[in-house]
Amino acid sequence: MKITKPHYHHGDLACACLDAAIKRIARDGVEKLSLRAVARDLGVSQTAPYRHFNDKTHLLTLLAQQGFNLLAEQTKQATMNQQGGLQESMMASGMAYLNFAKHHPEHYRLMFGERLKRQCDSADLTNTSLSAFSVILEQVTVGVDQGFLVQEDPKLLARTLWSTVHGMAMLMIDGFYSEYSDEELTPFLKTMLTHSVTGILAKT
Amino acid sequence: MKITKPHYHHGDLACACLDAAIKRIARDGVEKLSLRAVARDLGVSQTAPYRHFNDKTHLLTLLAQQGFNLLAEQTKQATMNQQGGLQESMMASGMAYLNFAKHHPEHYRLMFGERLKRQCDSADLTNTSLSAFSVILEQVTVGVDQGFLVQEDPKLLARTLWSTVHGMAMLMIDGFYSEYSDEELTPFLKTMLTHSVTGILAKT
DNA sequence: TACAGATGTTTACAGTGTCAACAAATATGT
DNA sequence: ACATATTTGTTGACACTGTAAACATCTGTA
Repeated sequence: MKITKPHYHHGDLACACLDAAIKRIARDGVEKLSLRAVARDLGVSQTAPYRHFNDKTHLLTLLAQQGFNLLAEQTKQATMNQQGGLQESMMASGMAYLNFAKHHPEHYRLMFGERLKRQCDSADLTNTSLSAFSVILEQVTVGVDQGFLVQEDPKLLARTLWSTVHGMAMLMIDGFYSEYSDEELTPFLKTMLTHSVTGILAKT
Repeated sequence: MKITKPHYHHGDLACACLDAAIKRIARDGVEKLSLRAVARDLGVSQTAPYRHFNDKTHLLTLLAQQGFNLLAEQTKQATMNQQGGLQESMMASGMAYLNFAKHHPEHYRLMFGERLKRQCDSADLTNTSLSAFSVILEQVTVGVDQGFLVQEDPKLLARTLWSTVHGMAMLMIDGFYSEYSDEELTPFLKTMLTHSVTGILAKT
């Protein structure tokens, strides 16, 4: 966001490309994104972005990483702001996760999109995504240690939860919950999430 | 699959296109599919497919519908072949669902892919996908009626399960469970699924 | 047999990702 | 300070894509 010189050099083209790209994606979806359009948005030649990104997949990978970092941040934040017990904290981070997906549907889809699974050096991306996953994992680990949750491999339990939340996020984005109004949606998601958490509570 | 005349007319180009396309998708993913490549595979001019499909999205929509029908069939079949109680039958259909995703990962991804959500007259597609969902819904409805499951809106419970299974399918496809060998994977999925079902059992 | 509709082909256009060769701006070492 | 190396941007090109328009051929029916 620093516009200093209207000259030959742009100043921070890499960042500007990422910003412009994510805006286009939010509007039109990932599929329709073209690097040339991004370049046009920035008033720069069509091959200029290639000085900063190896190819289109590279740019998308960076956007996905940004997304995972933001997601991790927001879910972690939600647990910190939470005074209640572990169950409340798990619910809070789950809802924060779903909230992210709700507000950035196309970004979320990009993060799990097919292109990146096939093409990018996915090691980096996988690591970043695991950092988002680790928020859940930490909570579950505590829960198992405290005997609050079922005595089982925390990783498995965390993955179970993650699957549910991810599935809910995807189906929501895909419009399968569209019969719910905005106010109805949150309680609906909360109820579903509660049932999932219930499944891994320690049996008394 | 009927090859009769090596002449001007192909015989059943529409079907042949669908077959060729799904093969390519299984190999290279949806993103890389081009109609022109399909036409080349079939030794036909690049615009010939347009006599049978309005556009690329149309072809993909039909493939997605095929996928949903196949999925519905296989999950239903799994419940029919199942002698045990409701819980066993729910597990069986869930595992059949995951099995479909495992064996047809790219097809599954296509079914929930972004392109179709944005572009096609998705009414038809949504209906087809709901027929796959209805397999779960029926089981859950019975379970609620029998008092075997939590007394709550069956649709909500079914959606909770569907979210979990869908999330598991997606994460599996995306390689997040790749540390498990083929033999380990099934028990792992079964355990996760069990936890999810547990969450909606009637509290005794 | 003539004709109508279905099915394929040729040609063409605009858009894309990306490469190679070149040019301008900036940074760096003396 | 200036010459040079590096970074950054531009121009032009290529191969590929989806798809529209005009034309050709086949096939079933009156």
